[in-house]
Formats: sequence, structure tokens, C-alpha cells
Amino acid sequence: MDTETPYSETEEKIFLAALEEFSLHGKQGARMQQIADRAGITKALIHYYFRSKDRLYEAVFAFVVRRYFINIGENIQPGEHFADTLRNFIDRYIDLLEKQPALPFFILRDIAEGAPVLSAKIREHLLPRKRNLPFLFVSSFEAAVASGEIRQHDPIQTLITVMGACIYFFAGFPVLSVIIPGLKRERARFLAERRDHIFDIVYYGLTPRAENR
Amino acid sequence: MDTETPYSETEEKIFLAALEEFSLHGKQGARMQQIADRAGITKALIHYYFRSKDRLYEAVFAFVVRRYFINIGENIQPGEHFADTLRNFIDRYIDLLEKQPALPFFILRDIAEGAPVLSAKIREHLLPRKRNLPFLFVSSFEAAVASGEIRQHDPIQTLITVMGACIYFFAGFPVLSVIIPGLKRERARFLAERRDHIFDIVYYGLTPRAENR
DNA sequence: TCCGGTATTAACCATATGATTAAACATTAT
DNA sequence: ATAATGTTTAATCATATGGTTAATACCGGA
Repeated sequence: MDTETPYSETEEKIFLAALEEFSLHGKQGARMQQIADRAGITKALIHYYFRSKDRLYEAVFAFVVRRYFINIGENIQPGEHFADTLRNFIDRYIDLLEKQPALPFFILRDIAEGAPVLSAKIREHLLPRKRNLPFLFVSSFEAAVASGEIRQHDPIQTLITVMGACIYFFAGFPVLSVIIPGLKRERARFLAERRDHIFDIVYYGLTPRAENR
Repeated sequence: MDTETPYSETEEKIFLAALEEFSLHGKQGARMQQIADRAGITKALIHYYFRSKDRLYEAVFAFVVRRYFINIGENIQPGEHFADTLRNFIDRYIDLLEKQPALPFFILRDIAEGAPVLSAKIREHLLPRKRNLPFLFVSSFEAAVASGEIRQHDPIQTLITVMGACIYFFAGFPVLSVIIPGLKRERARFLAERRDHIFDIVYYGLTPRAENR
């Protein structure tokens, strides 16, 4: 994994084990011993490097959120057409989720408790930047409405729809794979189709048509 | 709350407090003492009625899932047109989530651990029934494709899109309300619009149009 | 009124678990 | 070689927490 952090080898092992355990069981549910076991070191070493469980969690959470914003919020360019912006967003979002499948659960756990950490991070990282993702999505959307590329609709509602459509596959996968036979085996193909599907439904659903039904 | 259960008043208080605490902090994170405090009784009483934390959690989980399937999976009739099926599904799903806003987090926590409990319940309750929701959605979808009401598309992909679009508003609300100013205040109106929006985008995105662009 | 069962509590117990410590081990510089 | 600094471990501690118990309050029926 490319943590891009100046961590020592041991720190890295601890960090990755912690990420895994926290994702799986949450802050409270995760056990220091199990993190140590997974990392192949002693409990005491975790404290040597990260001081306390709280700080370890904080470190992991901060890293996860930073990666989230780097992948999603930054360096995004609005396409000339809304079609480009939309397609780009879907691909980017799904890429991120594929790279970091534990992410939704990590985030959702914080959200379940009222998102105390996440909303602070959003206020700190996302909102101050002018070129953040929601902003770009909305402005690209509105420009496309003005140019007639798409019909009048609420950009925020659309954004929520797209995000939900992307994330639910990952968050709901264990359940979906029970309902849908063969999903686990064909996950890759299904996911590739998923990108096209979301784009097609949403974009087609937004573009005006000749007749007024 | 209408638990429809033969619980005594005290049991009910405990149950509701547990539901709240488990939703908020998960099985491990929830504290028996805090459940007791919230219910306004003593820790020992919880054990008197529910024996152990495990059993209490099991009781709460079973209830939540049962309610979920009752509201979603049962008594659903496919509409004559797919438009009706779709609209009905969206309304039903959002109604349920509105009534039980803790539900997504409750479910998602189980999913995060690989959905051990939930997948068992699905296999037990949902799959054996012929008239379950995914089945009806898919068959209504395919009938509509055959009749020309909607164009060719993957019904499963569409189902996932719709579910994700519905659920994400609730699961992501704390985050969304940071990003979108005034969302908290106008939640009701936004949610009402949400139903129309999802239906419109998806249905409009599915229906064929005169010109082939 | 008193008895018997049910409900409820306060105090206590056992243990899991986060945290600390002191000693051993490794590595590097002098 | 040896001191010094950094890394790692085994053993131990302190406490939070799930669970138990025995005593007490409550309440309906004889």
C-alpha cells in the first residue's frame, strides 16, 4: 500500500493492521491485542509508537479522510460538457472506493455517531477550498442547464443520487451478494458495467428529448 | 413506538434504549450502563429481562430486521406499469427509512463485519418467499422492457441505483448537512422532493425517446 | 393483614483490556 | 570493543465493564 508516509516499517505494519481492525470493528470494537497480532508485534509496541488507542485511531482516521479528499476533492477539472464532469466524477469515485473498500464503513461508523470527526474534517479541508467537488459539480451542472445540454433539475439532488448509486454497491455488497447469485464471482465485470449504468441512467435521465411527453 | 410486541412497559423501555445505543455505538461500543441510564433503570434489570448483552442485541437486531422485511419485502404488489412499481418502491423505502432513521446504521454495522447476521436473516426470510421485493422489481422491469415501456437495461443495476439513491440521503445526512447549508432546517421539504427526483431521473432515464441520439 | 410471587435495586465479582514498566535486544557511532 | 541510543518484549497494573447475588420494595389474592 502506498501510504506516502514517513513511517518506519514497524509503524507501517501497525498502521495497516489498525486500519483493518478499525474498519472491521470500529474504534471501540477493535482490540489492541488483535491489532498487535495482525501486525505481528507486541501490544506494547503500539503504545511505543502511537501512545494510545485514541491517538492511533485518530492517526488512521486522519489518513483515511485525507486520502478521501485528495482523491475526490482535489485536482478535479470540470469538463467542457456536463457529460464529462459526470463521467469523470463517477469513475473517480468508484476508483477510490475500489482502492479502499474499507473506507465506506470507516466513514459510516463516524457518521453513525453523528459524524463528529468527519464534519470537522470537512469544515477544515473541503469547505475552505473554492474548487471542491460539490461546488464544481453544481456549477458544471448549472452551466449545462443554461446551455441546454441538460434539462432543469436540482443539482444537489442529482449529486446525492450519483454518490448513493456509486457507494451503495460497496457498502451493500455483502448483502447484495446474498441476494444476487454469482455477484461475488463476477464482481469485476459487474462493477465495470456499474460505471456505464450509472452514467447512462443519470445522463439520459437529465438530457432533454424532442417530444414533450 | 409501535413495537407490536408483548413486552412489558419496562422491557419496552429497555428495548428502545438498547435500540438507540446499539444504533449509535454498535454492539461492542454500546455500554450496558448507558442503556440502563437511558431507560431509567438499573443495569441488573436488563439482565433480569434479557439475560446478556448478546441476547439483548440479538433481540433488537431480530426486531429491526423483521420490521425491515415486513415493510419492504412483503405485501408488495407490482403495478400495472413499471412506473407504478418504481414509484411504489421509492415511497415505501423512504417511508421506512423515515420511520426508522437508525436502521441504516444498524444494518451497516453488521455489513461492515461481513454481514454475518443479516445474510442469515436474508436467507431465512427473504429468499424463500417467491414474492420478495427484488424479484418483483426485476420481473416488473423485464415485463416493461418487453412491452416497450422502458428501454433495455439491467434490472439489477437499476435496483442498486434506486436503493442507493434512497438510502444515501439518510446514511449521509450528517455529512450532507455540513456541505449543504440549510439542509437540516429544510429536511422535510428536501426529502419530499427527493422522492420525485429519484423517480423522475430514473424513470426518465429508462424510457425510450423518439430520436436516437 | 399477611403471604407469595414479581419487579427492582445496591453492592459486589470476575475478567477483558488499555496502558505501563523494566529489562533484553539490536544498531550505530566513537 | 564499548557506550549510547533506539527498538522490542514479557510481565504487570489499573480500571471499565459485563454479569451476579442477595436483599428490598411492590402488588394482587387469600
